[in-house]
Amino acid sequence: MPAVPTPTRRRRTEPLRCTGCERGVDCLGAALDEGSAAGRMSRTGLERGDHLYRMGEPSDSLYVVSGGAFKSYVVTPDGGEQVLGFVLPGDVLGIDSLTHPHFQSSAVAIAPARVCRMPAEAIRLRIGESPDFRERLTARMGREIQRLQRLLHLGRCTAEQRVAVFLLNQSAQTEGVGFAGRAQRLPMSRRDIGQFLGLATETVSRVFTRLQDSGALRCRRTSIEIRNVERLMEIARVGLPLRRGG
Amino acid sequence: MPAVPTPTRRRRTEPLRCTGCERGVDCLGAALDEGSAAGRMSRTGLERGDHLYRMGEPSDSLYVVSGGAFKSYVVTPDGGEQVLGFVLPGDVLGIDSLTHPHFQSSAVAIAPARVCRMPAEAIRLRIGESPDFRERLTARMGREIQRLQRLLHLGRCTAEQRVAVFLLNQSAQTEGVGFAGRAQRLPMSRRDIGQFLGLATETVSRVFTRLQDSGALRCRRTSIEIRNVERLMEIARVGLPLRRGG
DNA sequence: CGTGCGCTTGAGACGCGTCAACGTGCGTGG
DNA sequence: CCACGCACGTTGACGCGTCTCAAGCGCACG
Repeated sequence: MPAVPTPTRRRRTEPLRCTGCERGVDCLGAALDEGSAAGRMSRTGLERGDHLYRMGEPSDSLYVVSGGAFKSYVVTPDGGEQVLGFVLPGDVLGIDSLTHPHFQSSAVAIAPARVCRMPAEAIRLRIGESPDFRERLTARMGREIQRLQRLLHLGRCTAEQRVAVFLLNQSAQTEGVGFAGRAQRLPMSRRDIGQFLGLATETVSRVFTRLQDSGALRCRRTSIEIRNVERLMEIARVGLPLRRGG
Repeated sequence: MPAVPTPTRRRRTEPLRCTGCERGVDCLGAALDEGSAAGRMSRTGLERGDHLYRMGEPSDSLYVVSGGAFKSYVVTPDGGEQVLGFVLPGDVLGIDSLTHPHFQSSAVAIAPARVCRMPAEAIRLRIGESPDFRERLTARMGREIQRLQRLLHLGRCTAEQRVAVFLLNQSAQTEGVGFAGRAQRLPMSRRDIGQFLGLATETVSRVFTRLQDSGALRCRRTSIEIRNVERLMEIARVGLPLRRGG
C-alpha cells in the first residue's frame, strides 16, 4: 500500500436494498434504508490494496463494511503513515469526515472487501426524520471518541502492553467476547500493526517472538492463536516490566 | 488535584438566559436557549481544584466553559492520569460522554472558572426541533475526533515537537490566530503538561529550559512568552533531530 | 519567617528506534 | 516444474532519547 501508485477506485458498484441482508436490523445501513432515504444505498467490492477514499477527496458518503478488512490512516507532515485503526465488518468508515466537506483520512482495503455506501444526502434526509437513526449515528461518533481516548492511553505503554491490548481487541472483535484458543488470521502486516501502535516493525516482530517463547501465543506470519488469554490480559493490565523508556 | 480528596462540587449555581451574554450568538448555549429548551440553562462558578464531574458519575448534561480553564482526564488502570486536553472558554465539556449514561472522563478546574450547564433533556428537545443545533453539536463531536487524531500523532514525536506543538496550540487558542510576543499565563502545571503530552515532568521542564536557552521562549513558572514563533513552528514541523528513541 | 509544593537540574539506566543482514513464502516466467 | 525475484518477516548490534531516582532551589502560602 504505497503512497500514491494505485488510484482510488471502487469496483463492481451496484444498487442495494437492505431487506434480507445478513447483517440484520442492527446494521446502520438497515436504519438508513427506510423512509425517504430508502433505496439510495449501493454496494461495492474492493480488492486488497484498493483505496475506498483518500484524505483530501470530497467526502459525500459514509460506508458500512460488510466484508473483508480496512486500514484507516492519515499521512503525517513528515510523510509517515499514522494508522488510526483497522475496520472490520459491521464497522462504519468515514465517520471522522462526516462533518467535513473532504475526507480527513484515507481508507484502504487490506483484504478483499465489500462496503455499503450511504450517500450524504440520504443521511441528511434520514437524520431529519428518524430520531432513532440520529441516535445511532451520534452513538457511533461517541464510540469513536472513546476509542481514540483509549488509543491515546495505549501510546504511553510498553511495547508488550500495546501488542497485548491489540491482540485482545482484535480477538474480541472478530470472534465476539469469547476468544478461545482458535487460530485466526491477521489481515494486516507487521508494518501496519507498528504504524497503528506507534512501534517499529522490528519491535512488533520481536514482541511477537517473545510472547510466543513465553507460551502466550502461537503465530506464523498472518496466522495467530492466543494460547494464554490470562497472561495477555495480565500484560495488558500492568505491563511486563514498567511504564516506558527506563 | 489528587485522586479523590476533594468531592465533586459546584458552587453558586444560578439560572441563566443567554440573551445579552458576552459570548454572543455563536455560542452553543445561545443556540440551545431557544424554542422549548429556552430558560433551562444555569451557570455555575468553580474554584481551582473543584471537579465539575468525575468519571463514572451519572452524566446528565453538557457544559459550555465561559471563563477560567479546565483539565479533562481519565484515570488509567494503573492509577495514573491521562490528560485528554485543556478546555478553555468557548469550548464544550462533557461531549465525550454525550452518548453515555455515565461520564467517561473527569473535568477539574485548574483556575477559577465559570460554566453554563445544558441539561440533557433540554439538549434532546432542541435536537428534535432545530437542525442548526443538531449540526453544531455534531460538528463539535467531529472536531473532537479530529483533535484526538492529531493528538495520536503527537504521541509519536520527540519531546521538543510535542512541547512546541502544545505551546503553539495554546497560544493560538487563547489569543486567536495572531500570537505576538505577548507574555501569557499557563494555568496548568508542568505535571499536567507532561500527563497531556505523554512526558515526564522533568522532561517538560528540561525542554522549556532548552527552548529558553535557544531564545525561542521566555518563561518563568506559569508566565510564558513566545519570542520566536517561526522557530517553534519549525521544530513542530520537522522535529529537531529525528523521529524518536534513536 | 518557616514550610511545603512545584520546578529545576544532574546522573545513570534502559527500552526502543535505526541500521543491517539473513530467512522465508509466494508469484512470475523460463 | 524449478529458478528466480521480491516483499515481508526475523534476528542481531548499537546508539539515543527519555524515564527514574535523587537532590537542590524558589516562590507562595500560612
